[in-house]
Amino acid sequence: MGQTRLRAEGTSHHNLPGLMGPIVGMSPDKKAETPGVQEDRVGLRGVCGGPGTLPEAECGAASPLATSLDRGSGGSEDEELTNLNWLHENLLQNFTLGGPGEAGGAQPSASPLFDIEGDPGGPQNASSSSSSSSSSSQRDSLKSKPPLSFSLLIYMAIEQSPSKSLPVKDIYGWILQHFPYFSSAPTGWKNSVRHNLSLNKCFRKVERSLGKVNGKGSLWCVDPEYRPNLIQALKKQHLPAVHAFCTPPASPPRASSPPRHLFLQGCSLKESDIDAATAMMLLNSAPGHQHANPCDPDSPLDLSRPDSVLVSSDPKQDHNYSSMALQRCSSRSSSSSLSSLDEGGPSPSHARPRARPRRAGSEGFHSDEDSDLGDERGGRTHPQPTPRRSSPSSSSVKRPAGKRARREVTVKPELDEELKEAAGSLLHLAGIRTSMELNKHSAKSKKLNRK
DNA sequence: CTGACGATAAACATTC
DNA sequence: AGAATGTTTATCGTCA
Repeated sequence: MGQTRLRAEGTSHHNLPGLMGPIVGMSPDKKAETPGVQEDRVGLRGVCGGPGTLPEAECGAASPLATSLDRGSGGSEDEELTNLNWLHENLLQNFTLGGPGEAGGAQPSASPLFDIEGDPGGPQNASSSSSSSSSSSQRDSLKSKPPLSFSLLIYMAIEQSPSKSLPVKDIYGWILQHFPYFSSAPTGWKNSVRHNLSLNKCFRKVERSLGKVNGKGSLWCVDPEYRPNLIQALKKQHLPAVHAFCTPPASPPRASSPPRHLFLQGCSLKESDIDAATAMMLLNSAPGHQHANPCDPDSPLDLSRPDSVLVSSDPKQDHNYSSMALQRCSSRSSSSSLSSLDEGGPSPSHARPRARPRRAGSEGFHSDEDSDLGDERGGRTHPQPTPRRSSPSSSSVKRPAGKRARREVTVKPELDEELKEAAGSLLHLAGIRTSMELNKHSAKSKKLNRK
């Protein structure tokens, strides 16, 4: 069996990842998967609840997102929205989207973001203010492939959920909801999502016995051990992106790219936003928040208790995206940082029952466990045991020796530092600019340049 | 050129 | 039985 289904999924040949626009040619019809999910979750549903969702779902957020999505029908050719477009739009919108949810409930309709941008108007204004000419391309961006790896998308989806865990279905939903591109893309992406979940050590599967009614499959959460890594990756990914935006990339985004002023404007905004977003996550990952993490052994998630699951209600939490071009460099650089962060980190292998002989490949944040699992398989056809380019030595270290429970509590210096930055970012978001932040930015710039 | 990494495809197994 | 899930293997494209 599977035959037919698979066939349907696999029709597309390799398209340039990330660059290609939606392959609409592919008949979505065959994809049994997409439609269902899609319908289900339009409007934030995916994250908020619904059949397969957790009780947690308190989202609510009537999503401004919905609107944004809707208006994304356009579709001119100019595909390739530049990263900036994409980021600009999605980021802004997502930030706004917050949710009425809880958190202070009164999430100012006009997120701080807009203040920063000097446009209190809201998403609409924000984008329109950027440049009318870019509006069409922005719409396109909604249909373009997100410049983030699946790992990060998944991460964001999970992190955004109140319980910090989601079933694949909801992950699909979140992605569809935030990235309409996938609704028209060949269903292969779902396969990719699953593939990532399975392969990426950053994600862990948790049985959803409690609270969860029926439902196939389990919930997936971010492995606390790797969260810092993800955050780091995300963060790093963003910064360079900002840079790129500020400094006209050499090979960039072609002519259709938005007006330069947009970039510049985004510069001040982006970085801070991004940092802020990251900060949210950082904060979430802070000790205080971890208790809610279903993956955290120390804090078993009780899905039946909403309050227990609710970790961060801050609507603005994630939703930060970055540019793809930088993705690579970031992921790469992140790998180094990841490893460092990871260091001493427990190895998921313990937590994960299944032996995951992951190849180094698709999972960006694997810290090389390969070595630990013994490489019994030595790796398939792929020759090398994947010596992580970044810290070969540290890589082998990764495997923590013990149970994963431990460590998350102790915030490493780096994290601590990040938390500080995060705080700064938050202040910034609140409209309070600190000198430290300024310094931070310049420092980061330097850092990045060095890389 | 090579290695790392991410994406995608595909086959297959398991569970609901 | 069929669909959703989950796992694993393989290949390709991009980038440093």
